[in-house]
Amino acid sequence: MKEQQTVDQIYEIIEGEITELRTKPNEMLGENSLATRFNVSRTPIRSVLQRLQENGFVKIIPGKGTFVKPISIETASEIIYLRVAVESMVLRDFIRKSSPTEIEEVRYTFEQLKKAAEGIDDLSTFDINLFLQKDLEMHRIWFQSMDKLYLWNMITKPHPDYSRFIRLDIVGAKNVPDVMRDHKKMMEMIDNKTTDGIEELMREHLYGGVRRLGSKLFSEEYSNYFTSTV
Amino acid sequence: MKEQQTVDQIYEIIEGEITELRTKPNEMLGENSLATRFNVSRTPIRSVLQRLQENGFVKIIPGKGTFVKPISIETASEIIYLRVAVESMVLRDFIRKSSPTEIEEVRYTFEQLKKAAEGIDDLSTFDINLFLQKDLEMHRIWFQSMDKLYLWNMITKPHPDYSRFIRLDIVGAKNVPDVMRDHKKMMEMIDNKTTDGIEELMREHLYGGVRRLGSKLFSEEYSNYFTSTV
DNA sequence: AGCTATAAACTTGTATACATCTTGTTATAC
DNA sequence: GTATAACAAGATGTATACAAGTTTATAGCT
Repeated sequence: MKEQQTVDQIYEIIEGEITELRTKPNEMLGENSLATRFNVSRTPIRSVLQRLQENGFVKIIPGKGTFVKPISIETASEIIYLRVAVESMVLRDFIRKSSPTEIEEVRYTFEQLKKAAEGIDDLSTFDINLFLQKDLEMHRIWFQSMDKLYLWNMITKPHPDYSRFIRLDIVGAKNVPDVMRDHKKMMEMIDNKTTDGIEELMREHLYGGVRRLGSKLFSEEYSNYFTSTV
Repeated sequence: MKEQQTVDQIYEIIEGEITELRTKPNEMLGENSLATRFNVSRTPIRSVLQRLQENGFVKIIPGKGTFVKPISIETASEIIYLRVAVESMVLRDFIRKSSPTEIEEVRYTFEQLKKAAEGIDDLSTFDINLFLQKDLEMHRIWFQSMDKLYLWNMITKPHPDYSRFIRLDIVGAKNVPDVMRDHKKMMEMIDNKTTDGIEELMREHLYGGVRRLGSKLFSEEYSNYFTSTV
C-alpha cells in the first residue's frame, strides 16, 4: 500500500501554497491537473481537497470546480480577537499561579529574545527567523505551564483568513522594537505580579500587525482577494 | 449526479451518533458495513470518515479500521477554558459598548428565559428545550452585537471531546436554578454597567456542569470511554 | 451580422476492481 | 501439547470507468 504519507505531504504543499498566497483567492484547483502534477490518481487528490474544504481553505462546487476561498477581513479580525481573549487570560493565570521554576523558564527565553533583538543594528547578522521563533516560544511557555497546549495548537494552527491576512503585513525588522517593548512590559508584569491592563497590552501586541497594513488592503492589486464587504 | 446532500446527511447522522454516545469510544466504523447500511458505495462513506477524522471524531488506521476516538477530559476542560476567556471578554465589551437597542434585545430574551424558567414548579408543562434555547440565545446576542458571530459558531460547533463530555452531565431541570442565578447576575452587571468579577462569574457558569459530574466519570461503566491519563 | 440551439469539452460525484497491510486461524512439524 | 509458519479473511488505499452537471464553442438559421 502506498504510504498514507503521500496524502499528508500533498495536503501540506497545497495548504502552504494557499497560505503563502502563491495560489491566489478565487483561483481554481482542478482535480485532474493536480493528479497529473503529483503523479497520482484523482482519489488521493479528492481526499486532500475535501480536507482543505473542511478547514475552510477552498470551496468545492460540483460540476464546476474547486476554488480557493477569498479572504474575509472580518473573520481574520475575529481570530485576533480570540487570541487577545485567550492569551490575556492565560497570561493572567500564569502571573497568579506560576511556580518560580516556570518564571525562570520564561525569563531565560526572554533573555534569548533580547539577545536575538540586539543584532538588529547590524542587519547583515540579524536573524529574523530566530527572533520570531523565540517570540512564539515565550507565548507557548505560558500555555504549557497552565496545561493549555491544546488551545495553543488550536490558536496557532493555520486559519485560512487570519494566516493569509497577516502574510500581507511585512513581518520585518522594523517591527522588532514594537514587539520588544510589549514583551518587556509583559515581563515586568510577571516580575511585579500585577495583572492590570493586560488586556489592553495584549490588544496592542496582537493587533499591531493589522494597524501597519493601513490602506494597502484597498489597492487594486489586492482588492479582489477579499470578500465583498470590506 | 446524486446530490452532494447525501454525504452531508450521512455525516450529520454519524457525527450525531458519536456525540450522543450511541456509537461508543473505541468502537470500529467499517467502510463496508456503513456502505451497506446507507446503500451507497465506499466512496462517499470514505469522504464522510475523512471529514470526521479531520474534525477529531475518529482515527483511521490503514489496514486495520476506523475507530471512534476516546474522550480526553483535559481537552474538554481546555475548551471550557476557551469559552470562559472569550465569553468574558465579549460580555465585558458588550457592557461597555452596547447600544440601548441592543440592551433592550437582551432584556427581552432574558424575560423570555425567566418565563420559561417559571414553569419549573410544574414539571408536566416545563419545556427544558425552550429554556436551553433561550439560554443559548442570550449568549449569542452578545456575540452578534459585538460582530463576533464567527467566533460564536466556532465555540458552539461540536467539539469531539467537549460535546461528549457534557453529554454525561444530566442537563435536567435541577440545573435550572443555577443557570438562572448566573444569568440574573449578568443582567444586573449589564444594567449597572459594571464589569468587576465577570471572569469568576463566567467560570462558575460554564464549569458548572463539570462539577456536577463528580465521581461518575470513574465508574466502571464509563472508565474505558476516556484516554489513559484522567 | 447576430441570435439560438446543439454538441463537445470541461468539471466533480459515484461505483467498482484491485493492491496492500493487519490480524486471526489453521495446519504442520517438533 | 506447543510452537511456528503458511494461509485466509477483512481492513483501508489507489486507480479507473462511467454518470451527471456546467460552461464554452461552433454550426446553423434568421
